[in-house]
Formats: sequence, structure tokens, C-alpha cells
Amino acid sequence: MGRHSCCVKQKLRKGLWSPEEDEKLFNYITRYGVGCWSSVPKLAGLQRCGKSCRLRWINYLRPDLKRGMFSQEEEDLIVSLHKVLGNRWAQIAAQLPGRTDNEIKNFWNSCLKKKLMKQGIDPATHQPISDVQLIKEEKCAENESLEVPQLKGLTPAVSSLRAHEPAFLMSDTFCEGGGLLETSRESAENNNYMIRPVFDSLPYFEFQSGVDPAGFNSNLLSQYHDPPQTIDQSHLEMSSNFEFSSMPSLTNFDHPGGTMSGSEFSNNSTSRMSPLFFHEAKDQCSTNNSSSIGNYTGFQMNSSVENAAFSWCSSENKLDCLFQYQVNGTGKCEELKPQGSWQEDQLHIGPVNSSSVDFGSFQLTSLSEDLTAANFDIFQQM
DNA sequence: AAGCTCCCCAACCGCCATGGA
DNA sequence: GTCCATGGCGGTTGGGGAGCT
Repeated sequence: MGRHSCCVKQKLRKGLWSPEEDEKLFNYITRYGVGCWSSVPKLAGLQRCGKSCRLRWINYLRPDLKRGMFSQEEEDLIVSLHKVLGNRWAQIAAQLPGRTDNEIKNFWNSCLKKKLMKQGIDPATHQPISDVQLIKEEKCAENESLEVPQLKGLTPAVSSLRAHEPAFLMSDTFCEGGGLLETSRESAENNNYMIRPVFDSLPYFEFQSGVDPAGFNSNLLSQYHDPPQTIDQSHLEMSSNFEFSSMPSLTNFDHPGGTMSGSEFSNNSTSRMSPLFFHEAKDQCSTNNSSSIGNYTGFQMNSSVENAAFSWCSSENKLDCLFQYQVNGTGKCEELKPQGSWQEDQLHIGPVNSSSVDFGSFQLTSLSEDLTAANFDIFQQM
């Protein structure tokens, strides 16, 4: 018997999320934080499985998500990282703040792969297609000599295609194994000696430092942006400390098995605001020119979001969060939120509780007078 | 306008790792 | 050591919008 999904077993709702469901989930997470995902749907009043809720939160509702097109810089970074990491989307995503593994995976499959192929680069190996094709054709020839009948399934039209197909299409569509329309994965499996990343046994990399202000890890790129064809694996294997540690992981919001309280949650997610707040902020900004910062009009919020400064950028019709902080009993500023922004149509619901946050393990490391230029490193662990 | 095809991307599936009982 | 619940991840699917005929 095949394994049933949790949704099937519990006769839960599947498919696209409605705005009402989003609202319920967002309200719940905002208020109580993420403790145990399996209990979230019940407590939030959703007919979904916990997994589904988790995914929806991580891929869509999370406040720090970037929206919109990938920049050229991000694109280059993804390609470089893929060259090193292969399809380890979660690890790639960890180097692109605000992007999810799913988003990057989709972007890769729908755009980047094609782009690379057009450039004559095999997306699986990052080698020139001519080289890859040469190897593949050699293997094809080998197999054909051994298993000629495999080609019998090809229609005349397809057979003629074989002769005229550009190399990069040939490599993905036809060739060996007798499959007429081999998927790239099947093809990859059959040709594992070709599609394997430059090196594969890569449990961890060191990301201890080198995170530039844009959030990218320059260490990784300087090391691997244009990596040599061979990399000394022994170096990697012997470095037991290698880990992705300095970047805000996409799963930093998850506290597996933990008991993250609502206030703790707000440490990570205070960037959500209610539409009411949004309009309030917008109005305040548009009428208050006394604290302009460049193109912005700054102000201090004292209503639904406390201890935070936002600014309304009228030219872009968006609200920017300059920072949010927490001052403890000693007056020490213990947290700053990274700069972010919200388009009006991205706003959802829910008050934000930013009080009594325990920021024990995080420390503000820099603060500029010019808030728009401030470079905050809130995830630098003490 | 209707039908068809393509393709993007949100969401699901299933496997694996981990941790607690 | 085993079982079970849970979370994380990569691969895959299919709904639906866009573009074309």
C-alpha cells in the first residue's frame, strides 16, 4: 500500500490557499509564534495539515520575503552557487536573504536553465555543452552498439529530429536508455558521470564571515565564484566546522520542537503591519516633512507598531522600515530590524507585539546616524 | 470569441534526519 | 535499539494565466 499524505489521512483541505486561510494563519503565527507546526492548523482554525501551514508561512506569508524579479546580482549568485552546491536549494536560498528555496528552484527550472543552455552551458554540469555532448554522444554510441533495438520506438519524425536537433536539445531530450522523451532528471540519472556537480560530497561550507551589506556571503563567492575545475575535496571533508552559520537561514523562524512564544516570535517578524497602520504611516509621512532623510520622510511610530521608524516613499508608493529596536532595562538597544519595505498590496493583517522580547543571543553591531544607510547585522550571534 | 498550447509557480509528495518516549 | 512524530528538503505536479491560432 502506498503511503498516504497527511492531508488525505485527515481529510484536510488541499490546494491553493484562500485569503481567509492566509489571514487565519498569519494572525495565529503573529500572535503566538511558531511552536509545533502540527498543532498550528487546529489552533488557528484551519483545515490544513501542519506541513502545509509551514510551507505557506515559509514560502508566502513570512514577513521578510522579497517579492518580484530576481536581480542580475541574485541571478549570478544562484548560478555560481549552483555550480558549487548543485540542487541544494535550501543552501542556495540561505545565501539569498528573502528568497525561498522553492522560489529559487522554480526560477532555476523555468529561467536559468534555459538561459544557460542558450549560452551553450550545460546547466547540470556548468560545462560547455559541446564538451558534455561529446561525452554523451560517446556514451550513446557505446549503448547503441550494445542495445540497438532501443531506438526502435522512435517514430520517423523523431528519428529525423535526432539528426537535426541542436546539441543542447539533444542532450536533454534524446539519446540513451530507450526513452523517447527522457526528462533531464532521468537523463541525469542515466548519465550520472556527467551531471554530477563539480564535486558532490559537500556537507558544509564555512560562512563564518564575509557577509556583505547586501546580505551576500562574499566568502563563498570569492572562493567559488569562478572555481577551478577541480576542488580539493579533502580540504572540505577534513573541516568539521564547516557550516552555514552567519546568514539568517530561511528556517530561522522555525523552532523545531521549541516553545517559541509570541513575543519571541516578534523578534523575527515585527515587520508585519496591519493595513490600518499602513495608512496611518502613509498619512503621517505625507504630512510630516520635519525629519526628511533624503527622499524619505521619517517618523516614529507609537501606535500599532512600537519602537520602530518607518518612512513613506511616495515615489515608489511603499512604506520602508528603517529600523525597529528594543530597549531593555539598562537602556541598551538590543535589536534592530533590517531595512525592509512593503507595498500597499502586500500588507495583510494582524497587530504586532514587540514588547518583552528576549534578544539574548543577538546584538546590534552597528548603527549609523543616517538610518537609511545603516548597516545592521542583527543576526551576528554573540 | 473559442479553443489550444505553453509555461510559471504554488503546493504537494515522499523520503530522510532528528529527537523524544 | 525501536517506534513514532515532526520538520526539512528536493523532486514533481497541475491549476491557471498568457499568448497564439
